[in-house]
Amino acid sequence: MILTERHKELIERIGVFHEHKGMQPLVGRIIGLLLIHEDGEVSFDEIVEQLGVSKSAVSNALTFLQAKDRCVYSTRPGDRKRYFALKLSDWREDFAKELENIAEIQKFIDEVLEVRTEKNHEFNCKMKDFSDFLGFFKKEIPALFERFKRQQA
Amino acid sequence: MILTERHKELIERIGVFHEHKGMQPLVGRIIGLLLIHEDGEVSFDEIVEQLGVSKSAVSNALTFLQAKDRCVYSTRPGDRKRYFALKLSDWREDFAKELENIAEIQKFIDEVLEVRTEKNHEFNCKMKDFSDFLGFFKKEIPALFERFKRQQA
DNA sequence: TTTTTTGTTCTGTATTTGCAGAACTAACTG
DNA sequence: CAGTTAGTTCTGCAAATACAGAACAAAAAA
Repeated sequence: MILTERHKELIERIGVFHEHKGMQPLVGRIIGLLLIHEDGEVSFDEIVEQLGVSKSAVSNALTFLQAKDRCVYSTRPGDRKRYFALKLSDWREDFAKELENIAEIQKFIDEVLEVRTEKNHEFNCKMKDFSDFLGFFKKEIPALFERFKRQQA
Repeated sequence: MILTERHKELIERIGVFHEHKGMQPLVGRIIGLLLIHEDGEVSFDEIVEQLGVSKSAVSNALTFLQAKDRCVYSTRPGDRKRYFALKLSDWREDFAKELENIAEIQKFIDEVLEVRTEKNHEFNCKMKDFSDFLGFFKKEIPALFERFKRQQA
């Protein structure tokens, strides 16, 4: 597949987006390439060529993506190459995990509330309020997916 | 205020949590200290002393937190010190922003769908499905806060 | 006016990151 | 067997990060 300038520019922007989420630059670009590539599956050395980076960097990035369960590879009979693809089918679980993750702060808020004195009552109330919301939010996550399913049908 | 070992350890853990979100180490510790400190407001030099770091590092970290609108300072008559506090009252807006931010990926998904061929139809369908969910999710955010409000009363 | 207080900005540096390139491994090929 | 293919691991380095310490600024205090 030949990438146009538009493709390349979009890959870069997807890369930067993922960098902001804490990933290393190349990991974000690989996600971009795997999203954009018409086959959905891209061989190791096509990643090397399309992105113009070293084999070692690609190897490490793919190891990371597989460890994070965002990526898998398949092989083909009579072909030793590995074809890498995003686990796009898992987007529901992935997104749910992200939501749960941002609600993780609740644990800390609750621990903080345990050690705080009543010296600043208003501050404590706001924290309690926030914690209550986070608890509510976590419970709402499954219902959210169900509502989407129903609304879709 | 004298910090116990438990306080200090909790501050460190809150710091690491925020590091994972992409903040620099000291910024996360300062958030921890401001959460834990019984006054809710902490002076510049108390931050320096409690965390055992340099004035320059604290100055930069507080500038960052204020730029991100996570922190404000107030002053007291006859006292030149600045007392820094988290903008805890804004937790609703902050959390809503975080939710919208993780749904930002939809823009990229849609751009990708525009440039993709129909060569891998299944892949495209999964992406479309994910995009639809993200659109649904964004619309649901305000309702989520409303349901919390009602459920609380 | 000089000194002190309260922070900011500048300069340097140890550490970490992110990658390249080379050496290496494992499996297949001729 | 030697050579090729496909990818991994090791070594090193350039750049970025995160902070310390010193110099600096502004305002109040002496």
